[in-house]
Amino acid sequence: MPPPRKFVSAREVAERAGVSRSAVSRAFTPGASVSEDTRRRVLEAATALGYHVNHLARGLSLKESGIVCLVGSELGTPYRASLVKAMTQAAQDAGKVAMVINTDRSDESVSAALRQALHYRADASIILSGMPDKSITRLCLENGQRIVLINRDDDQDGPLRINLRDGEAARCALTAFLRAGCRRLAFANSEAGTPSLMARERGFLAAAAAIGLPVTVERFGPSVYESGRELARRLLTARVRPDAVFCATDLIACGFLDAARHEFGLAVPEDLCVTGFDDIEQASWSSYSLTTFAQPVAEIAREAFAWLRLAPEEAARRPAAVELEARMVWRRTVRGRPPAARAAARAAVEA
Amino acid sequence: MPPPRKFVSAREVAERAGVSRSAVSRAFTPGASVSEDTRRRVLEAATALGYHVNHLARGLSLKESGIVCLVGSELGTPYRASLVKAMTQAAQDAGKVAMVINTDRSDESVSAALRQALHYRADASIILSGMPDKSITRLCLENGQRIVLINRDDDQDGPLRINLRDGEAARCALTAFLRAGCRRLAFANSEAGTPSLMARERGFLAAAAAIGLPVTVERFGPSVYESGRELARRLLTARVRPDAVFCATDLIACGFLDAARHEFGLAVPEDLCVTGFDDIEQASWSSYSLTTFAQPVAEIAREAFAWLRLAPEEAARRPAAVELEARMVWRRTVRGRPPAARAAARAAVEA
DNA sequence: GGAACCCTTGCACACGGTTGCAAAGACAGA
DNA sequence: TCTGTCTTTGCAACCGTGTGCAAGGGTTCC
Repeated sequence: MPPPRKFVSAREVAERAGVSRSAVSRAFTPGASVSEDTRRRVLEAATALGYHVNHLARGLSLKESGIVCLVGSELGTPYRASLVKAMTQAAQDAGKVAMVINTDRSDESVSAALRQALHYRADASIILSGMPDKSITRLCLENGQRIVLINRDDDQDGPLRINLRDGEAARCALTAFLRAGCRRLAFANSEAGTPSLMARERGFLAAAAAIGLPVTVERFGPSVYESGRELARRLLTARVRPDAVFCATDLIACGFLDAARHEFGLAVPEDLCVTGFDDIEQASWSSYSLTTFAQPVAEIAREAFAWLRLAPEEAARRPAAVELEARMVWRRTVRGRPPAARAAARAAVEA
Repeated sequence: MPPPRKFVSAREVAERAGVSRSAVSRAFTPGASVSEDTRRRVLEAATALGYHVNHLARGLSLKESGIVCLVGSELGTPYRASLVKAMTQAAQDAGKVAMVINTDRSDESVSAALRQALHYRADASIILSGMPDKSITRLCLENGQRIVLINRDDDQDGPLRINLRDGEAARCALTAFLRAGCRRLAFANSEAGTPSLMARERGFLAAAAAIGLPVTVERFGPSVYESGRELARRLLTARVRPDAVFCATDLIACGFLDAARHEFGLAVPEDLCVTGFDDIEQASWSSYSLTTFAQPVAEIAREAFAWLRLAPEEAARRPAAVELEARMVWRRTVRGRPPAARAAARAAVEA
């Protein structure tokens, strides 16, 4: 049943201010042609009546709703939560508002979310996880909806793709492990199989292969803390125990560290070097002091909205892919000193 | 500039299906009077054309946008993130969609967020932190917008207030401390001064006063990990060092534990008992194994949306306040055995 | 004084839906 | 065949806004 809602409309404001309805509309449109006097009178009447421009109606005629859809799964997870926070904040700074849609792991649910975005005529959708069906993506694009893919590494044309240089980070981690004297390498991954996770794994394997070192790869479960523990149990009971482990995410790394220390009594970094990825807040907590690679969430959000600000034809002209660096954050789960001067300066600040 | 967007509208679907525009509308309105035959033809034409009902326009005439506003600060924080996740999920399950608005600490920004909610004719607003101005709240209510306050403990009439029994939890913590043989009590709080934080503090002090024990209260900074560390430095260097500390949130407790163990070399729970509040995921990580009180986020979300489902007059008849229990989660930062059978069973499961 | 110009204002239509109302069609019963 | 009832359908009005267009009024310049 339609609830008895009584919003004050421009007409009532117009009546009270003694002007036409269009004058009210213009008073609220920056740059419109209104005399200072009428604008003042309109604004007065508006605040007196508690008038708020109806953005649904405005979106209807402007064909621009001001809504940006954020779609992703596991939004309670530290990394995702920080991304959501950065994105909603960036949306507000850009004068938009974020609509967030939870998905489960399935691509079907991402498509459903995108359909929801179409329903609300969202100006753009930002996809944090999963991969929508190609047909729905095309539909969105045809309808003039911009799409941003974060860490999706897709080859579709049209969306903006923001990715990290996972491979470079992996090489960087390997270098650190080598300098620490490690030789028995392992990669602890989840079974999620997302593009960025796999890129890290591939990058690490490739870098190790380039210098002729083998890597034990273990994959288990979703990308959560508990998986890290299980991965530790598997890797640390292997016949040759690794002395350096690249964990695909910080959450996995935290679980791995806890199991290594508390279940296996190992000392990190003395017995075992570990790195993670994401630089979630917990990585800096002193129980972990995890050496990791930072997702530049603020920068990701900035890039996304900078692109969204662009006029459509301008955006089409730009390269549709952005690559950002995952800066190494040196802490205390790898032996030795930070490799670069920049990192060293940073570590000094943190210590 | 208005982007050249081309959405397919009901008229085009109508033309293609050879029916009137109203028939299309009815085909998408459950329970409307349409023959099975036309509905099928309409749906066919709709999918062929990629038609999506415009929810902005629908909201305009229905006076029900299907939007629920989630407003709060520190959305990247574990507890808040889990609440956001639960809420967005619950919104979707209720056939609504969540619009999340970031605020800073100020009440002014909460009012701004609420104004945004009015702009989009949100059906409801759920406030996770901060306190909006009374006048804006009234305005929302007058406009038929429902408001839910989470842990705000306000006396305003009209909004639904969902609160936890913080005092009861505090008493429960005290009992556990006493059974562990602790006598030098302390309360570690932030300076945020939110209603729930203060309720916990008051509850703990009152319970201690009832049996004649003094409590050292220390407050510092925002409710973050780093504040917990600083609080530890202050409390653990005091002339009489506390042997039991109730931390106002888990984040504070984690910082406190880390400082106590790593900076002061104390053993928990042998030298010092600690409890937190919220039961964030990290509390269960084995580096902390924090005994704490769980915020029933799923239940909170359920209560909120159950109330929002109600017809307005029905909702007005119900009591406008819900009190939920913060169940104790027994882990390993308090000496001894869990106080109740229920908790014991749970602990057994966890172990 | 008149022409040219600019600023301001109101009218009317468009945006894309929903829905009350009446008409049309189908069908049963007398 | 006529009447009454029920279902389905289209028309038209409405939701609240933005804006092109033309008209009105004031100012400037010749």
